[in-house]
Amino acid sequence: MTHTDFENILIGKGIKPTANRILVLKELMRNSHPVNLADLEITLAPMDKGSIFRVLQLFSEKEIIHVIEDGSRSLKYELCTAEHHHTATDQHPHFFCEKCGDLYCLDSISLPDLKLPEAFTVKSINFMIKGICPKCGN
Amino acid sequence: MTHTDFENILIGKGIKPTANRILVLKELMRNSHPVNLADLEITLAPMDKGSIFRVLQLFSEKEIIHVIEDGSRSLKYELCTAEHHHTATDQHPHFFCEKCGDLYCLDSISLPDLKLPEAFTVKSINFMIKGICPKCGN
DNA sequence: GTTCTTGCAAAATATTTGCAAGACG
DNA sequence: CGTCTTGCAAATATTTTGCAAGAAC
Repeated sequence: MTHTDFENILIGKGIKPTANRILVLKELMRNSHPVNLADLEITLAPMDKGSIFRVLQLFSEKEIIHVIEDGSRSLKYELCTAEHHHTATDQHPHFFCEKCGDLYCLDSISLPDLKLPEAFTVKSINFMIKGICPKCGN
Repeated sequence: MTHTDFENILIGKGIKPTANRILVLKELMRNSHPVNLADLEITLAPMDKGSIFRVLQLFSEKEIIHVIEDGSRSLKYELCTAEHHHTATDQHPHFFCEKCGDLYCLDSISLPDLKLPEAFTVKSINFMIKGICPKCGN
């Protein structure tokens, strides 16, 4: 992917492609796993934590990332899949290991098609399964 | 329910029924909604926040309550249904309104029956749907 | 008396914001 | 210029723990 590709992704979602935003986007793409703010603070050093936070906030509003609450104390961020880029529909369950803290993306399991009363507007879905992962089990 | 009933619920789950624990249990039963620590701190005053926290921690370990992460900044606690008292199976989705902050229990919608690889041990499930509720919508 | 529980106070962890300087156009 | 973005520092919001006193057995 060229620099212009990254810019275009952002522009396509109505986000002005500043240097910081491109760096955050690249870093999120580099990670196959959801990452938290502290992770990004390290890998994106010396970028400022507050700035990273605001970029993530913007990305979340513009729906190019999911915000995942796995019950660890920190929020995790994950890019939406390239094709959909839509928070409410493009989602999969996650498995959080209570022992090692790893977060697994259960990509192969699709979310059920929920029927909520019409008056509810769905913006995002968080389906978190917790327990012990294969590495830690037995 | 008599005082003894509350005691027996706790004893039945291997929890020594101290005064504080009975009070917390009663308060959780009184609430049809999930509540957070700050809520409990008020309704259970003058009980100490740290003590409430430790009771909730114990209840969670013994699986008589669910811990719900709705993306508000605070954890919410909800009693498992009286019949099951088991975290992994006795669960329902929740809807969190991003505008008013209310948390709805979608009791009528059952959780899908997920098939995880056997090596994963499921301890609890958090299914959170977020968006705008009927009160705030339109 | 030994162990468990509680209250108080403070630590720890994350998230979020205020503000002034700088970049952009 | 005027607006948007960034870095730095600090405020917030919760959760979590240390410790000594008290209760339970």
